[in-house]
Amino acid sequence: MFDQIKANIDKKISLTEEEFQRFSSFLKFKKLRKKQHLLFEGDKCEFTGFVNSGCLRTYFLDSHAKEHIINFSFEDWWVGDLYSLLTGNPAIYAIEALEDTEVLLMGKDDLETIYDTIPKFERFFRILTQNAYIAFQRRVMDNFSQTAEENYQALLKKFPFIAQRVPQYQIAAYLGITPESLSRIRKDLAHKH
Amino acid sequence: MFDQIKANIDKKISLTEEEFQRFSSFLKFKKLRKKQHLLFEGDKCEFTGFVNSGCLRTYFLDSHAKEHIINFSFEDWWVGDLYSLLTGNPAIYAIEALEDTEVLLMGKDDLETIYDTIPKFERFFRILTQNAYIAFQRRVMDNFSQTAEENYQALLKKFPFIAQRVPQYQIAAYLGITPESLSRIRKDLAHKH
DNA sequence: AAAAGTGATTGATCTATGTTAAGAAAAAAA
DNA sequence: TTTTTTTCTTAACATAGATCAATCACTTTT
Repeated sequence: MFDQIKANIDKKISLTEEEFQRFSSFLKFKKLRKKQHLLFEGDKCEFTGFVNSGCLRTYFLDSHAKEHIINFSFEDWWVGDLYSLLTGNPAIYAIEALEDTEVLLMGKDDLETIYDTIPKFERFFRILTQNAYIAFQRRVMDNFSQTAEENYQALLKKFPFIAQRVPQYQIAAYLGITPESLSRIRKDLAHKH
Repeated sequence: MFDQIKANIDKKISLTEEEFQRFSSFLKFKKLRKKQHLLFEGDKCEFTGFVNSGCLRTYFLDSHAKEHIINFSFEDWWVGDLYSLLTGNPAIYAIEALEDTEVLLMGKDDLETIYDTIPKFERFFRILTQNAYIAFQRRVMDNFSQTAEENYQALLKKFPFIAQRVPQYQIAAYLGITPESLSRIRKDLAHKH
């Protein structure tokens, strides 16, 4: 059960068996059915999650009640609302399973304990956050400077399986366009080949 | 010279005099004239910077050679290209002074040394990055869900002095619109009052 | 002061994407 | 298999913001 998360952590820091034991003893396993929420907007996010299998989306509703998807979290990714976790304020995002999904959750207080007792994790989550930040910046840069069509193609290239696993209107919500527009873009692309 | 940065760090962690001494001994002071670059796109970013006074912009050129401003860094802010700093790859952003500016720079290798000898800084930069990430997410959320006019008003509210310190076409580049559009928005707003 | 440069405004027109509304297709439920 | 629900497509029209081009208002430089 912990093999995947161990491999994920090992990529950035090296731990003794004992340290990993200590870390994993705090993890809580959770199964979600498709469409079930891991977090609702407005609730306090008290955890950081690791996706063992399945897929989730992190999204929010804008002032016109339209959904925007911040990102998809597939297996081997970390998931959570960092804003809520750090500030203790109600979550600005909701997190929902797009498939039956298995996650490992680390409670906020437990994480603090780990930071204090195994400082290497301070480094691990610093690097994790920095990478997430960088990836997000990249995504936004692209969004700013490319057309919706280019963004769609880039997404397909990055996640070749996404069209099979995520409905098209969710992909549209991720790209920041309407399902109708995405449909037109796909039609255009099909034409070009 | 180090009063400001000390106060800034003290907000998040507590250090002994000796620890801060050790930290500040690595800092390098640098003066920039208006329009001078702190970092060029393509160069390696080997530092993290703290703005003592003045103002910088972090920007990039998109595939159509148009400039997009990621953010402005006023006094008491941290500045740098995290992507380049962490990966060692050439910078994707350029950083330029919009006014005569004074910064304190911490070299990449020195920072690693500090992480190893004063682990509290590991925490400091973790929190700093997390906050930057959160703020950036917020900005992008707003950009996604608000009109250009709403975004402009929100910016004025957040930085009431910005219209006096930053040329209008730079503000447009930050908002992701053309200077012409911003000019029209301002005209509309003036009309409404 | 005149000239040159930089930044801001305005108008006319264009374009990508949104909106609304209707069906078609596919998937899930019965 | 039939029915119901969900997802995707298509078409007509609307709109925010872009583009192009000209002019205006400052500021520097000469």
